[in-house]
Amino acid sequence: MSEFRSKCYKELIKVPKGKVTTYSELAKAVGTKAVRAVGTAMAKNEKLIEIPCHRVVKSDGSIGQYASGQAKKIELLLEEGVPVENGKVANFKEFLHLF
DNA sequence: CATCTGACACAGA
DNA sequence: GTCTGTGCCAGAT
Repeated sequence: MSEFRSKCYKELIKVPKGKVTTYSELAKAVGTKAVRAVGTAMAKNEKLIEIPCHRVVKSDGSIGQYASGQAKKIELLLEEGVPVENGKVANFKEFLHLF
């Protein structure tokens, strides 16, 4: 577990249920410009339960990828009250959580 | 709309 | 210790 990853997770768990954030915002929150590095950290995530990576979407509201499958990610989001249409979060900016 | 480039952590050689 | 390829991407072209 590296510092970097810990930060990513720490920031991520600040996102309340029913809201989402973007890889960009998350990257800024942890102090890096490499949103891809954040993605990598998430991909290596082992605590799929503790770390709600499904609350992280791309900058345009697209769902992006997910370790357990995009479909699963969408399900979880809907489950938390985040509307998803055609693989994208509807009005995602209204559900976007800024740090 | 399809690509390319940028930025960076991390695992494997 | 360095090099290379890869990754739940963004922004520009």
